[in-house]
Amino acid sequence: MTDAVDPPKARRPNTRLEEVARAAGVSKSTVSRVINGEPYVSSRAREAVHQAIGKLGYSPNQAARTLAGSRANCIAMVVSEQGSRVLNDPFFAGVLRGVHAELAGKRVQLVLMMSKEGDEQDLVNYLCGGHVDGVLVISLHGQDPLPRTLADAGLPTVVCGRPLGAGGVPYVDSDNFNGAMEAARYLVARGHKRIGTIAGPRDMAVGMDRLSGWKRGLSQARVDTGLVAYGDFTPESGAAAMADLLQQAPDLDAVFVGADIMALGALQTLHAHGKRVPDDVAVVGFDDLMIASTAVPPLTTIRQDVEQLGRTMTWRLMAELAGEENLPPFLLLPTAMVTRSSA
Amino acid sequence: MTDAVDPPKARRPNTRLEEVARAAGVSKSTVSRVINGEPYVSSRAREAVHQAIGKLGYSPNQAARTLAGSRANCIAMVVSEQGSRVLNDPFFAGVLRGVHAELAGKRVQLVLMMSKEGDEQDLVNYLCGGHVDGVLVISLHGQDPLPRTLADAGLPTVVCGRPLGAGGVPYVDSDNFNGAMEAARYLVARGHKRIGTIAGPRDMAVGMDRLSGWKRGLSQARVDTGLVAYGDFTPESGAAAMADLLQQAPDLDAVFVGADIMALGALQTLHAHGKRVPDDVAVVGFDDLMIASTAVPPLTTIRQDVEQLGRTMTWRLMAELAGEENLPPFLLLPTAMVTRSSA
DNA sequence: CCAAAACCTGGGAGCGCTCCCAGAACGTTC
DNA sequence: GAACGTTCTGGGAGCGCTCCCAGGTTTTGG
Repeated sequence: MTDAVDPPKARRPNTRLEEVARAAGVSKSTVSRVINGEPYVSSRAREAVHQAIGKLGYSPNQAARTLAGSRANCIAMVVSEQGSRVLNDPFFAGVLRGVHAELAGKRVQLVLMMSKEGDEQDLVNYLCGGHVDGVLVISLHGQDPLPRTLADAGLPTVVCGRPLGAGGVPYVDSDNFNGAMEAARYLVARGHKRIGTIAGPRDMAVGMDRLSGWKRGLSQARVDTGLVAYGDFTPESGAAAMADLLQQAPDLDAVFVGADIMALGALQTLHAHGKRVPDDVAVVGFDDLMIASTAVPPLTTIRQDVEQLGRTMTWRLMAELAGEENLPPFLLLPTAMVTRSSA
Repeated sequence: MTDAVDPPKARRPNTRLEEVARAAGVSKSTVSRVINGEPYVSSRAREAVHQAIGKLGYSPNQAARTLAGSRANCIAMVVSEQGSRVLNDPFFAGVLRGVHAELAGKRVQLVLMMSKEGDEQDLVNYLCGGHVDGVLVISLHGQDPLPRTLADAGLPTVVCGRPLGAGGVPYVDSDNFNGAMEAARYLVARGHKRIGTIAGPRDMAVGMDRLSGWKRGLSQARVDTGLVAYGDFTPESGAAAMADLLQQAPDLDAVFVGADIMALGALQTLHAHGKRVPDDVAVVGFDDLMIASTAVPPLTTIRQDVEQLGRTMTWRLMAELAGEENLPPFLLLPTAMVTRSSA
């Protein structure tokens, strides 16, 4: 479809608020009120302004708005560089999509920043310098001081995933504990007796929460929780951890892997050892990435809604910016079990 | 320093240019010159200014710079919404990482926008409204008029992937043609006789270029190029296309899949039909996503460097913004064959 | 019927920076 | 020493908007 977006307007002569005012036969102030949806504007004036805006293709100059007003109309999404490597990419893209979906219609821009080694001070200066109204932090290695610093500086901040070192900073996370517990219970209910787990790094809350949930699920059923190996959210580490587990307990008959991406590696190791999945060893993952359904065999896993994670973070931040009070200090999103063939 | 009670959520006591000037004992103008690296500043003054900046933790107000100056110090990355669904996420994240890497150290912000259905005019108004100095477009469905519109409006624009409907707009792409040709030649060299392909959608250059390259590779070796099925860059479509191919030619002994993500689906179908890979049917993918190495069996594929794609786009845009002339109208990045077990 | 309250409107002072211009301080050359 | 660069410096006029204030017009209430 060749949907014609309007004729290109010359770039230099930018229509200004004043021209809209003249065209609509009102004052600058009134135009400003209309644009900002303020009350106390007659419907006649409002109508005239809207028409003028449409005709002139007016788009307010953000820089001027920011400078004159007290808001930047802009929020930042900060991703730690380690994060961008460690974190599996689909996660990031999903969150981003959610953030954008939630921002739709709001006149708020999203600027993206990645913290770099040694750059932290610049980043903090920038963020606290009034260029943004709030920050969404996607921080992964647990003890990142950034959220704390920003929050202490009075900048509204929401973190993605429970921060280990920033108590008191609002965060949004999937309910990793209960999700993992459900996985454990499922395996127990299916009659598995010797159940191991491949957990994420000890310095990430997501890894620890899933480990805790798994332990709780097993111990409630009086199943041994000693069979633990660790990975770092890469397929390779998953493969190595699986080998480790197999050595610890050759009679292992099920494994809960704290991330699909590691489960892929685990599947390879299992295959290499001649173990059939799920007949010899059942496998349950976590995340429900696209690849979970195309794994061989398709992976039973705990789904987390990453897009919803992004949406919720944004909602929480925008609510705070709107001055809402008594907002929840954290939000946990439910997970859901997705049963395929691997367990 | 008056240590009065700092009222919460009071206006940010932002250090301004003027304060730096006072602290350094020079004028605003001189501080501005130092910040912008202009000549005609004595080293004594420059030194004093740098010290003052460091001591006060000064960070220039971008809004004011934009408003006063002619540049926005900001570039936009526009992703079409369809794109965010169609395009596999790792691709997007990789490009983004490259963009950021290339921007490091430059005082340029990156704002992210997604075009939404019906939103096009707003988007164009915003982008052409002087809020950004240039645009990186990640557009997927071929005939997107956006790049053309932006370029016609005089806004420096670089597109990711050869645009079908925007001749003349600078773009950066992987060398899909030669990559696919290499895959075809490889299969021929390995003695395969009956070679099919699963191509991407006909309205995307990436799909067509890979198809063309494959055809060229086969026809040079006088192998039949009639065995073609189409998918849409999802695993499901890959699985369906593979089934189609198998029906067309039960004696097929190799297939080039125009995207790893579709290859995953193809692998499933092959498995379901009892075909061994690579013994019965060899499979070569394209992209070399992380999942290629964890597929069963690990996928032989053509690697494209998505991060480099992002870097190159950004470099091209920044060069244009810097006023460089006679820049190449397009840039093709080389691909590389990665041999694993599937072929 | 008049005062108070609720609505609507326009004027104008900045927000913090860049950039132009005028001029000072220093050579250099005839 | 006059006449010119060349290097450096400060002053000040905006950039396009928001927000405060003062003043008009209507509605409400006693």
